[in-house]
Formats: sequence, structure tokens, C-alpha cells
Amino acid sequence: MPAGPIDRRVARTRSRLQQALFRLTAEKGYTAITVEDICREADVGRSTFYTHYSDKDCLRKATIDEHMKSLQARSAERHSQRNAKGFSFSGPMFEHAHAMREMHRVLMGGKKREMPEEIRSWISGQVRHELTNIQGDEGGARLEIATRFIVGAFFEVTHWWLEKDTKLSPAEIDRMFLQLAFNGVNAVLAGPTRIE
Amino acid sequence: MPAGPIDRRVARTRSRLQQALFRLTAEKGYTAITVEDICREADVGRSTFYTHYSDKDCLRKATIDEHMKSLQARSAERHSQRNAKGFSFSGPMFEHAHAMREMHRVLMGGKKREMPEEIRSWISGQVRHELTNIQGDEGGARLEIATRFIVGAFFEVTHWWLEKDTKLSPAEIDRMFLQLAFNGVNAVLAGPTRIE
DNA sequence: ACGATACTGGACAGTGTGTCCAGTATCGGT
DNA sequence: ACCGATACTGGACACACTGTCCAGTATCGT
Repeated sequence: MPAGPIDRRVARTRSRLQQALFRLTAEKGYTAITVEDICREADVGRSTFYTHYSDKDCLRKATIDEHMKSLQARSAERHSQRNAKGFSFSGPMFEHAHAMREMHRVLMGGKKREMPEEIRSWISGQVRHELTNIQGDEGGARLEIATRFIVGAFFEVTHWWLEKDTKLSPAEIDRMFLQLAFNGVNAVLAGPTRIE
Repeated sequence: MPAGPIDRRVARTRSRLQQALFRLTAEKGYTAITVEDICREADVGRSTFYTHYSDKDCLRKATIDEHMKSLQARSAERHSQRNAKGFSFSGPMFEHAHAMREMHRVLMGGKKREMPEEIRSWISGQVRHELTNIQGDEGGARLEIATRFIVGAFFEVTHWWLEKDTKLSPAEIDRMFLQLAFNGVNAVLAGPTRIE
């Protein structure tokens, strides 16, 4: 019964389409891509595309979902050995981003800033959960604002780090991020508070 | 010489188009809108549209530019009477956002999160400038990271505040934002640090 | 080897774009 | 109040992309 796993042809076609999506997103940004572009780049018939995905967004979602699993695993792993301070999601995320820079550029929306909602809500969940652990659930607007604050900051920092590929290591950027998040701008910028 | 100011007809048409853009963005998000939609809503011929703006993005940019001026003025005003702590941009921004909720929803990209680059870079400039004042310009990556961090956090918090129209006043949300920004999550969430 | 399944390429109607034009309405200045 | 300048209109145009369908062909799994 060929029901369960996958036909080689299917796997091959889907892989091609996803790779093409990567290349094109990196090249000219997600919104500028057409289904025709993807099929040409992937060397796949356009009708074939539609037998796998209903449209462009669907392809992106599927691609993201697949890659999200490994991240989930890493985060959970690190979560068990969690220390008193810091987020458990940020470290793995920065490392993963560093290792697969291109892919993350795609996930983050390429040159533009077209963040897919799946990633956003996934990370929001992580952050909210970890903040709740720190706080005890008081559940109020305060928690929600802090969550939004952290999520937005995290995306923007990551986006900057990926685009301007500086020499900062994942550990370094993570340390800076956590310091800003937990101690604020004052601690980081004001005079003699060491950061190194 | 009719060169300088503006023909009534021109003003009227442009105003209609911008108003239509507001309504439609609020209604179904910027990307989902077509030029035809705008013209129908504005009751303006489609050919007329193109004599004023080359495309949808152009209309949005023009609309934003106009409304940015008042904000610029407010921020500059508050900047002169600046206190030791806090950002001068955030207060006026929150107030303006509160007063013109609909318009800001449009500026922020409506239901979706399609932030126009003009706003982003304008605020980035403000933040970088103010952080430099705090820090003295050391110019390093540290300043840049802090800037990105704050910008991202600000957008996300504002977006949340606008979409979930809670009962928080501009002053309240601003206070929370500044506290998170300058003192970090610890100061806000950890136990007895009062926020009210 | 053979039945099932996936790919192909081409055609289709539908929608939106951006440009052009001739006809009509409205403006601003004298 | 008039008249030349300027702006709006609606319709037509070629073009690009979408999403669906189908008959023919290649490749799969067993």
C-alpha cells in the first residue's frame, strides 16, 4: 500500500519546488515571485504545481512547517536544561539561523519583511510561555505587552543580523539580545556596564 | 500662474483616492486591494488614477508622506523639552495613533503586517538618534543592535495595541513601553516592581 | 511486466495591470 | 461671463498571472 510514505516522484517534485522557492525568495523577495517563476526555476510543469499546492502561500507554509520541526526539537531539548535566566528559544534560533542563513532569510521574508504568520505565532507562543514561567501567570495585559515587545525585538534583531552578515557569532548576538531583553537599554548602553 | 498650489479638481481627486485607500486597507488589508477597488470606492476613473500615481504603492507613499509631517513636527516639539529618560518619539506616536486609530492601522499595514519602509526607516532614524544621545556615539554594532531591538519592539507593541483596541491610554502604553525598553523584562515582570 | 500513479504541455476563462485616446466637464484668470 | 488651459471620463488595447481541466506520456511500486 503506497498510502503512507511517499512516491519518489512526489518527493522529488516537492523538493524541487521548495528549493526553487528558496532561491527565488533570496533573489527577489517573496511577493515578487510568481507561480510560473517557481515552476520554471524548478523545471516542473505548472499543472503539476497545483496538484501539490493550491497556491504560492501554501507552498511556503508547507516548506516552513517541515523545517520548523527540527527547531521545535532543539528548543525542547534546551528547555529541559534551562537556566534561571534567559529564553530557551533564542539561542537555538540564532544558531539555526546562522547555520542555515539562506533558509532563514527565506523564512524571515527575504530582502523584504514579509514574515509568514506561522513563524510569528510559533515564537509568540514560546515567548509567552517562558515569560509566564518567570512571572507566574497573572495573565494580564502586562504579560501580553511584554510578549509582543520581545517578539518584535527578536525579529528585528535577527533580521538585521541575517541581512548585514556581520561577524557576530550566534552566542554573541544571543547574549546581547538577552541582555537588552532582561535588563533594558540602560544596562547595555549606559556607560560602564560591561557587555563583553 | 496655476503652477504652484493646486487645482481644486486635483486636490479633490487625490483626497478621494487617499480616503478610499484608508477605508479599503482597514477593511481587507493593503495587499488584497486592487487599483480598480480603489477607483470604484473613490468614484474616480481608473485612467485618472494613473495620471496622479504610477501605482498602488505610489499612492500609499504619498499618503504617508503627507501625514508624516505633522508627526515630525510634534516629535521635534517634544524633543526640545526632553527629559533625562525616555524617548521623545514614542509618546507623540502613541498619542497620534490613538487619535487617528484608523489611519494608523493603515500606516501599520492594516490587519496584516505590511509595514511600509518609509515609516520604518523614519522611526529607525529617530531611535538611533536618541540612543546616540544617551550613549555618546560609539557607533558600534552595539548601538545598531539596540536600535533594531527598540524599533522592532515598538512596532509590535503598537500593532498589538491598535488591533486589540484595549482600554489602555496612550500614556499608559507609553509608560509600559519605556519601562520595558529601559529597564527590561525583569523590572516589569519580576514580582513587586510596581507598574501602576 | 503491468496496473496505478504522477508528470507534462497546452488550452481555457477570469482578473488585474498600465497605456492610450477622443470626448466632456471644470477650473482660473481677465 | 467668457474662453483657453487643464483635469476627468469611459472604453479599448496588449500583456501578465492565475487556477482548472484534460488527454498523452513517463515513472513508480510490487
